[in-house]
Amino acid sequence: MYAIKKVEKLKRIEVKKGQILQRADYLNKKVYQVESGLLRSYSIDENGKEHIFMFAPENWLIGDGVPKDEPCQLFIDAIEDSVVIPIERDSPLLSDSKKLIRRVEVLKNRIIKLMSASAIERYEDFIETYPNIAQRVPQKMIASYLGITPEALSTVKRNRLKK
Amino acid sequence: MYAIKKVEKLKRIEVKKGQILQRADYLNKKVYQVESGLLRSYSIDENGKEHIFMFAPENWLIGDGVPKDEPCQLFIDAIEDSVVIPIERDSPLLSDSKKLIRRVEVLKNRIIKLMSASAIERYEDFIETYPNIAQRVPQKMIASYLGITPEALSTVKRNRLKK
DNA sequence: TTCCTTTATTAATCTACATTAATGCACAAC
DNA sequence: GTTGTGCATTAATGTAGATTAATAAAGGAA
Repeated sequence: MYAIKKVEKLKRIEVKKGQILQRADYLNKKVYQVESGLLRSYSIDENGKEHIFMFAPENWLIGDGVPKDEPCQLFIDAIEDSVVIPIERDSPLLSDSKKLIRRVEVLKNRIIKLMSASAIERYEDFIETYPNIAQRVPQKMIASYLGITPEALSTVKRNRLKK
Repeated sequence: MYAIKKVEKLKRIEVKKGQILQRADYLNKKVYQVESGLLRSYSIDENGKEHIFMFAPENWLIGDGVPKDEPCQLFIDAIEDSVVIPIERDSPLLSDSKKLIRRVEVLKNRIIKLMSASAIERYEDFIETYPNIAQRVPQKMIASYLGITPEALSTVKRNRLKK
């Protein structure tokens, strides 16, 4: 079986905390299956501000969605020491349409919430949906994922306690 | 071939402007290939406000991303008189992973822009990326897609001209 | 340990966008 | 024709969250 042959060839690489796996504006024909640890992908806007697109803990897949001959839009780096398996973008391992449909679903929810929910609501939704991740990343990264500043997140949490 | 047999069975349905094809909270095992016309999908938040998730002109596919046994999250209706082809969610016609990857890419860009760009920038990006759609929908729907109010879009456009 | 850099919090001020409300316009129903 | 009914625009006011800045705590490197 083709898929099995591929699997046999896969090899792990270690990524130290802070190490960058992918840079925006560069080509990268790979995506990464996370074996252990935690990574993030993010964009940097024209003001130099980071916006976290997603977190990837164990068993998640992280990479850029661009056609494989175009430069990446996202940076990827490790939030914790991690082990990942690089996979070629055109690998049949990635043609699992069920997983892709689920990913579309997740992104859809994120868009709807960005448009219709306040920062507080998005924060509560995040820690409820990803409690495991919320405990492992610094506040400023949660803020970056939510689309607000760390200062705003601080006051959001404070106001939440007052109730 | 299975896929061909399926194609033979497909039938068109006409959808009048304003007609609703799908309601949130109801089951719907279908998605819709647009033959002609223009449709939109949108959510309605707890304050009754609509948030347009996507527009679908000719040759686009529109539907909900949820697993097919779960109730939908989105409403779908026709902005213009349209003709669509209903397709079962589990049809092999939808297992085209290239198309799915492209959709992930589009959603990724939308999220990044929602997080990092101002209303003006998102507006300019929208009319540049979808000039054809921008001409066919009322301002308030563009505003709803951008995540702002029609009033804010009005002032955005006015300020744009001043420059 | 000390020093240094990063992170979290708080407060004061600022601004983009929301809300509310009023006006004019287009278009469909009668 | 007249009377809606919905849409676009403008202006006045309100507010969520950004910005700036100061402080304190936490973690890393030497």
